[in-house]
Amino acid sequence: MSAKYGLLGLLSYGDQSGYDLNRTFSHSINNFWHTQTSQIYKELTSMEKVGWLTSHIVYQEDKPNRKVYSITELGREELHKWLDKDFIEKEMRIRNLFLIKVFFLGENKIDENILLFKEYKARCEATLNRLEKIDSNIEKFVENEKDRNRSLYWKMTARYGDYYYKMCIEWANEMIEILEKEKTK
Amino acid sequence: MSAKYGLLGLLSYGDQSGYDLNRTFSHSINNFWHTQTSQIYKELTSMEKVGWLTSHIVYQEDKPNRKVYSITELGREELHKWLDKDFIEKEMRIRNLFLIKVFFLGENKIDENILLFKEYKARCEATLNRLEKIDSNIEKFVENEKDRNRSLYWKMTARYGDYYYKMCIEWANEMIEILEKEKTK
DNA sequence: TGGGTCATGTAACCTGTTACATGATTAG
DNA sequence: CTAATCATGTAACAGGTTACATGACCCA
Repeated sequence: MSAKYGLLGLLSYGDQSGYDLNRTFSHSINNFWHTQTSQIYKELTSMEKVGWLTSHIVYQEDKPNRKVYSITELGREELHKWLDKDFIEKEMRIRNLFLIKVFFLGENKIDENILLFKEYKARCEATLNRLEKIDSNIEKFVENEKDRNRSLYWKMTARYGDYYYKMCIEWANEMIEILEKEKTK
Repeated sequence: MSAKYGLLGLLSYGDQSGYDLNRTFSHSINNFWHTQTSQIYKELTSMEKVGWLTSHIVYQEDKPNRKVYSITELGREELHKWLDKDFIEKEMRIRNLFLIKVFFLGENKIDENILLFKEYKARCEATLNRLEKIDSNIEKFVENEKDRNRSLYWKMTARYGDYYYKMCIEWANEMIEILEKEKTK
């Protein structure tokens, strides 16, 4: 219900093979929606079956043949239906594994928990650093006027990542402070 | 791999039936990990099968009988193994459906997109308001010294929600501003 | 008499993860 | 010689969603 539309959206920009899509996806949407290679091939097969995509084989001599997918009119309609659809609760929900751990940290020692939050913070910082290169990377992908318009929105998702990890770091800092104070009680 | 440990954690606080757990879950962990009633009953059955839980029937006269679950020693071990486990990439990943939409907004009109972000912002504000009552709600759940210690961590997850939705509102504001400027170009 | 709460689920389905398979070419 | 890249997947499983089923009691 999501990896599906990510792939459909990418194909609305132009034809790609499963292999291409896997790479495109991993440089873009993967930052906020993770997928496996195997899932990509599966979704493509299933979307072709329902007529959202068509495919044709491109024969290559020195490399394996490629199965190139194109979006159909029906596929394009489905994509826009999805994009225009009203908000659903799902889009607003937090889904955070780490918080489940935090919820049950009462059983652990405070010192361990401080370390956990420090480790968490360090990982957020690492990801934030990685994200900082994204904006210039996006520029490299821009090839025409349409892309230039699209890239505004690509950058918005990158900006979200920036906001997000900075927020997590702030939160972690506050939690570490609280735990340090708790220790001296 | 997650709703499972949420339930296991709640049962480590004391025995509960599926019905109880459904309510406890929906007032706590549901704020950052959503579940269906049906999933709760399924997970309980499967955890009993592998020996993490045991159950017994409590007969009632004027109400349906209850199937009350207790955590076993094995279940407790598994819970702590999970809590102590090193970070996995999964815990750090953003998984955000709305961002997939944003990524493809280039095909829509700017005015529509401004409205979309305003709607998004309004929903964040509504959720934030709802969350503000959580801290005092947590206090009501505290019944003993153990709970008092645990509640520190429960509140941390609530605090995350606070940080999170405020961040989303800030982000949305910046995006609206960008789009307003883009319009006048 | 209609809706809410109490209490249990099942069935079918969709989505996502893990692990594995194949095999040629190319660059260090 | 070895590892990476190109390129396709399949099989089995785990996790999550949607829809439905049952039935009694209580309150307005």
